[in-house]
Amino acid sequence: VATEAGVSQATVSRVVNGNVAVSEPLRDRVMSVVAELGYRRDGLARGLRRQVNDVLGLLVPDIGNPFFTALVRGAEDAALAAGLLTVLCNTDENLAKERKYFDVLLDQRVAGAIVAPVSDRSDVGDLLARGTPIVAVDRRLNGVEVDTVTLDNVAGARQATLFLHEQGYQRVAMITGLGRTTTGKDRRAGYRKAMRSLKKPVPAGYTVDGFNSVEGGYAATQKLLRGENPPDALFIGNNLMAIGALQALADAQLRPTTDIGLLSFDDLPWGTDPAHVIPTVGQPAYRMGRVAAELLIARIADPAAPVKKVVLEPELHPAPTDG
Amino acid sequence: VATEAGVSQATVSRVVNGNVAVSEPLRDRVMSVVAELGYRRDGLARGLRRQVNDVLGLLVPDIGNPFFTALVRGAEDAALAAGLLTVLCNTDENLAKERKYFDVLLDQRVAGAIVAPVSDRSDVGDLLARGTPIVAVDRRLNGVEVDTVTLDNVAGARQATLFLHEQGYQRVAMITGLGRTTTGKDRRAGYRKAMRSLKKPVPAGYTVDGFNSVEGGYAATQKLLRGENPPDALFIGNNLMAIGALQALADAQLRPTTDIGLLSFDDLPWGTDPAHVIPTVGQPAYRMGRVAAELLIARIADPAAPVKKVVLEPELHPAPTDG
DNA sequence: GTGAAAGCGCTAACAG
DNA sequence: CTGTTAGCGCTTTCAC
Repeated sequence: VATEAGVSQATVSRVVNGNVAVSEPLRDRVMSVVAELGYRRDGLARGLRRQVNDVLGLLVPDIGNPFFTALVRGAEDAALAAGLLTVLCNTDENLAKERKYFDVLLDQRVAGAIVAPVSDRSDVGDLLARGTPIVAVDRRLNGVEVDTVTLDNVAGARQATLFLHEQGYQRVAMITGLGRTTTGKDRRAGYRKAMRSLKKPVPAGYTVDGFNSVEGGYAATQKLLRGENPPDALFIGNNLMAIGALQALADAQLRPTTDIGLLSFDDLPWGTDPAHVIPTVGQPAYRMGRVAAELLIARIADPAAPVKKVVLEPELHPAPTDG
Repeated sequence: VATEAGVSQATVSRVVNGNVAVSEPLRDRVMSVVAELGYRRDGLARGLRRQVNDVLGLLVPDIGNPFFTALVRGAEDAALAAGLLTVLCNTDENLAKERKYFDVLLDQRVAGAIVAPVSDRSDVGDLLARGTPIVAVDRRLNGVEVDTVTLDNVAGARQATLFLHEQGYQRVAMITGLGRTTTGKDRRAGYRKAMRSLKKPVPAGYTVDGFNSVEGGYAATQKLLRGENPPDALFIGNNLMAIGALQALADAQLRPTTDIGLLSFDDLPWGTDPAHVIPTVGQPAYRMGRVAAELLIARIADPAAPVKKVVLEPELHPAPTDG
């Protein structure tokens, strides 16, 4: 330690951390030696001693999905503002990978984790047992009481379905997302709820799984179009599947809105050309990330505080009326 | 430590790490106690003792760019296969943010870092001084000798420009990327080189900066179209700018290829509808990430090995001839 | 093969 | 305000 060049050792710690008062002259001396020797505090030793590391884990199921990248940015910004580093882990909708990253985070004694779980039954028991605070984001965790920030997916899906109906479409089908996530379940529930309130039956085959992917959305759309009772409108469970659906429609020479009603959860990423603008249920992704980080930071500060569940409201974005 | 329930302490370490021989009965006993007590090795203490952590840093300038997400996946997969965790840091093309993450990685004593630097002059001196191995990916670092994996951007840009010329376009302009990166510089150099070999002058205003962003590409395209000598073809320096350009063309009622030649570096992300398929210079992003991680792992194993520079070849993807 | 002991670099508790 | 002391949990000589 740089004590050699100055005075003590604990003093250096105090200077570097700046939380305990140190006299002017001493501080200056230490500072200059620190600068001269290019000393850097060892984060590992620090973490070992303090039993926590100033690092947050952030687990997202698909780093390629713009919704999650926006969420990541929000969480990162909030964490950085609080002096915490965010390590990003891409679980790839893969339970095994998620578990592996949980282990790593545990090993590294992160201060806490924000997780958009691969499944509503993802096992966060180890984290909780160790006292590592976690907050669920976008998707809820069942069976455990943790801070959560989600969107009201049921309401969003309901509004979406009703909107399509108001536009005059009579046979609205849905392409659903992953059934093991609460978002997938909730959006389907919202769709069914809307159909029920409209006194419309949901024909068999009118909810097709698109697996949250572009390819899945493409395949699901084809399946629906080729069914014996093709729908005249599609409510699509997320942005990636919507892109797949748009491609499938283009292949089938069908124009969105004009030939077939379309509405997607999540705003579509850039790249969708203006001719393909469709109405969406927008989510405040960046804000979800921010709020999640803030919740986590608060939880770290006060582990005993009551659990908070923040539910944000979806925003229906009707497509610009052509003209 | 779980010694209480068994025998010693060093032995537990030996069992858990499994690199030193331990007798059968002892090992079994230790294992069962470990399982029973739910013991977890503390990564921090381990790292402190060994002076390195089994963690790789991965710094990318834009997590929202599909090129980098593919690269990230490649690096992650290779690292995971070698038992290393990857922490992903989003530098946002921001030098200050990059520097901050360098600091953090240093503090956390990562085993090494893969970096797509914000600038070819990004200061990695601290990392190097500490002996932390780094490999530059996608973009080179000038002034330091480090392992590097890049694409031959000059060749790619040259091919692209020549291709447009072969297609019959006479006035090829370029939308360039960030000038502080080697990719930005090299691609512009390739364009100029091609123009020279074609004995074509590059009119003033024929290289416009698009700042690697969708918005920048949009603005640059408008500027070019509104100039006094509008080009009949655009070579665009990256995928995001190409998306912006496509939007600008759509707004101007110009059809790609038919009305104006278009060619983009990087394959375009999903979301581009089939009518907008344009030729591209493809990059093996996933492979770049893989190779970078492999290089880093090799470097960690042998810090004294000669520096390696891997240059991958671009692939020209002509658009499917319509029909 | 196994145990005992030392120490990685830091912070926190306690004296002075 | 500052120095001394004691460990955080692990790996690693060094004996046995």
